[in-house]
Amino acid sequence: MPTVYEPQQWEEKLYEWWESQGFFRPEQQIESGLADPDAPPFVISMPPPNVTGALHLGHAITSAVEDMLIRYNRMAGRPTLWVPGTDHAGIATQNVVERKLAETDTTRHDLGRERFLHEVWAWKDEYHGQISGQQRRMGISCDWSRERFTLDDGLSDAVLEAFIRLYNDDLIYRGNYLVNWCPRCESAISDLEVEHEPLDGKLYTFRYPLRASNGDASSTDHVEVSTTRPETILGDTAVAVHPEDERYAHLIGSTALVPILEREIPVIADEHVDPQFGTGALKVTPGHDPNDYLIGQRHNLPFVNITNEDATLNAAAGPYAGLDRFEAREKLWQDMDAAGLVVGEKPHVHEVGHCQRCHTIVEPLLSTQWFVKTKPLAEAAIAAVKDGRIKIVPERFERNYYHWMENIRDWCISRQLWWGHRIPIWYGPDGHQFAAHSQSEALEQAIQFYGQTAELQQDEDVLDTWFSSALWPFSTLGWPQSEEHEASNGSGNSRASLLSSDLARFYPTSVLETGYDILFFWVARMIMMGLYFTGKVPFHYVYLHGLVRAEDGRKMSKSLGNALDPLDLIAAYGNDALRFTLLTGSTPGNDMKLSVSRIEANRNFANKIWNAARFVLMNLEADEVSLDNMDGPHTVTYALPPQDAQTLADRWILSRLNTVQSHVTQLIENWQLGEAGRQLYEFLWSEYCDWYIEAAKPRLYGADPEAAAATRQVLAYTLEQSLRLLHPFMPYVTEAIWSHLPAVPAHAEALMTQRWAAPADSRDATAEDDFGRIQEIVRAIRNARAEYNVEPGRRIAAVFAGSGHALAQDNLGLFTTLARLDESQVTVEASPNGADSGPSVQLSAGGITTYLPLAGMVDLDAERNRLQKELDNVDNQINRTTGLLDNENFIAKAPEQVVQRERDKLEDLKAQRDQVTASLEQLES
RNA sequence: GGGCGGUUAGCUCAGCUGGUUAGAGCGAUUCCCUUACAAGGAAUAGGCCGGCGGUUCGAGUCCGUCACCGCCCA
Repeated sequence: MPTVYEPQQWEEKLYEWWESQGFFRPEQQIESGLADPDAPPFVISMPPPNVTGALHLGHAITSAVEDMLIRYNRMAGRPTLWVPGTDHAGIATQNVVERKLAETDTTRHDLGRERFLHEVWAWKDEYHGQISGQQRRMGISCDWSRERFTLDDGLSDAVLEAFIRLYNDDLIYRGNYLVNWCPRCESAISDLEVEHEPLDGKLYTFRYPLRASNGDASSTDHVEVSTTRPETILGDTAVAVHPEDERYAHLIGSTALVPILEREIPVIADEHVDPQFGTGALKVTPGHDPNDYLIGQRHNLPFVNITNEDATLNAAAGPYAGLDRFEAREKLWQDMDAAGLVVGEKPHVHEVGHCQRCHTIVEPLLSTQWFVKTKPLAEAAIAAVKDGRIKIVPERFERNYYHWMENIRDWCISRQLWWGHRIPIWYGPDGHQFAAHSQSEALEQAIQFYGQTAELQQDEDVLDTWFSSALWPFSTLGWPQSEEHEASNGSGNSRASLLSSDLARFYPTSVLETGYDILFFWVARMIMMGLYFTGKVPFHYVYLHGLVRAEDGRKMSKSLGNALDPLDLIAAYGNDALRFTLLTGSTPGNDMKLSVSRIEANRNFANKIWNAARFVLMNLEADEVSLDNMDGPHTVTYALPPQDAQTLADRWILSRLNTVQSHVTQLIENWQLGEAGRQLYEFLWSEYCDWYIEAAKPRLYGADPEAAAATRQVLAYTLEQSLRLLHPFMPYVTEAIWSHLPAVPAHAEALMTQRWAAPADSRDATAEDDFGRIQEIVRAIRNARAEYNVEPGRRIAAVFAGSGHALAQDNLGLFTTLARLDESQVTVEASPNGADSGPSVQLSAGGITTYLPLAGMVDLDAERNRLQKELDNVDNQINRTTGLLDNENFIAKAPEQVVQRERDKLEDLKAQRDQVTASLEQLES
């Protein structure tokens, strides 16, 4: 083994091997005996990346978390399926292809629908290849044989079926409503696809001219009104005031004149008007404002549309027709100024909707679109979370979910795009709608309906890309075909049909893991659709990870130039380092700032493990250890030496291993993946490497061959067990080390198909306690050595004394090695006044007084100070503990365990105080 | 306007249902190329856990409130 772990040497090779062995497939897992065929399967539907372009760190964290869960569950012996795929990403992909065409001054209209789609498919093919290549570099152990694409045949069938069922169930309808219109995409978009951002605009105030009543010269000939969008004045169909606003009560029922156009509109009263805002009078534009739209409905106002689909004004805008909406704003305002209608304008920050995909300012527009009636679907979706059939992690997001679901509005699903699932509606000559899976099916319906054949026209629009995504967990598993298959098979619970259908075997899926930013876009809609079409929740858990941000806390983006490419990071630091950083760097639902120094540290961690393994394997003799079958081919393990051959250090590390094993398992089951990873890091680096391996060395190289053999066994066993625990977090370096283990039988070649170590929880409290004391003493000696500038290589004398001296007696080897003592000059004495060989440093730690006769080096004043400080510290603690124990309430109310712990502590502290005091006295004498 | 999150060491962050003297990585200081690892080892310094109030025998952890930062929804 080389001295440095080089990820590049391993990663691609190992991945190809894993994949070629079929380890990612549940069928193979069962066949090989790893998975229990009767265990509930563990299933994840991968959030399908958009085929727009390369993957980013959001995908990297998704991959890291999901692969971790998959690997853990696979090792735990459950049939495990991870379904990969990609999303056609309607608007997003059409946009990138249009941008590419624009480089040669071509528009999609120049090409026509068919040729344009050809271009997009070419793009898809190219990027799909790139994306799956990148996913392989991310090391994801998904079942590639089940890979899907939202526009492939099976999924397109699912979309047709879903649309038609919803349509026939009256949950999809078409109508002319006010929608969010993106003039750049020239398409409707849903509420969710509008991003609201504060914009520095202006509040324009002007005089709305009023027609004098009874020909009488009325006292007021106008009312002042404010707006942020003056051009919409051209579409006004009323002026509204609050019904209880006394200032304007007399105006209600009178007539106003739209400036410039001089169209007559009523002055109405409506509760919606906020008398505090602006002048308290509101212009009403039902055709271009959602609130005004509602007012228009309440008062039966006309709905005037003044803009075209590209946001230029139309004929209804009179003299302004043809101008862009923002040019018209300027021009109209100037004209109104000239007409003496302008009161003034002032800076005003207001929220403006932008298109999520192209950032163009959205225009509310009256348009005929298709909608999903969401209320009934949402009710079932709320219930599924309320009654716990679905649990969201972290739990607090359930509130967001409820809030959104309870206030849900109908979902606009039609898009005026070419790239996507075409709406399966055909119109007859009279406009009658036929919902069908195909043109011929529509024609059959038409013949039946009209009694004769008819000319049919398919709807030009395509569906929102999230419509197909909403079906993902079950469409990827074969719905609706396999559902029909089940039905035709009779009961559907026959053994044969269970084995034959992915839907029956793997649905509902186990957990849906994704970023919290698409909780509404995707997760909520999958729940609605899953419940509606399958009658079951699509997944039992929703695990939401946070967003990966740049080191400065800003969102990573190409335009800011602060985006890190996960593939670059993998190339530089290795896959394990990146994924371990992503897994341990944050808690669920919280954003993380990705720091390169952290990745570097985790690269070092992988290297540390590698070198620990090198050390163990260098010392291991293949013929004395073997990975033997314990309970089957996936649970091979190295044998441990008999209990009576185990030293304190052995018992300590084995106890710690057991504890960590059970903690890590519990933490993972509890979705605390980061904490699980951190505990493994601490255990392996700080305990196994820094203490156990160091403690093992003297026995390993000592004169007793049996002791050396026993030590080798414990070293190997602990390493091997730790590799299992670490594998889901760092699959490559652990698998690479595994491949170096000696005496591995052929059927246990792959760590990734080894069984997760069952938590044994056989903690050896005495060993942990005793070894902890030894660590304390060693640290104290090392500290003293450093303080007195003892040359690191120099071995020094020491005397261990006091009540706990037996521990020193039994473990002298540990002290001489770990604290660099001179074996021939170490003595152990029962009485605490052992050192009369001149001035010495006296350390009270671990229940033992340690004397270091550092001849000629001891600075009496410094020692006195040090001991006095220690005494103060001990006294402080004694005071605190005594105070606690003197408190009757504490004794009465705290759990017995806690009280006892304090009592024990007080005793230890008192003993330590005696030691320190004795040392001080000795110093004075 | 409603809701959520954050505020812990110089920096980036852990700290699960309240219970030893609050931890890690990076950075800093001192020393060491000791036969696994310098991508390493040893030691050290550094924190009224945002402020105030409360509950409790006991609060970084629970409750209230305020401040600042960020996000979501309207």
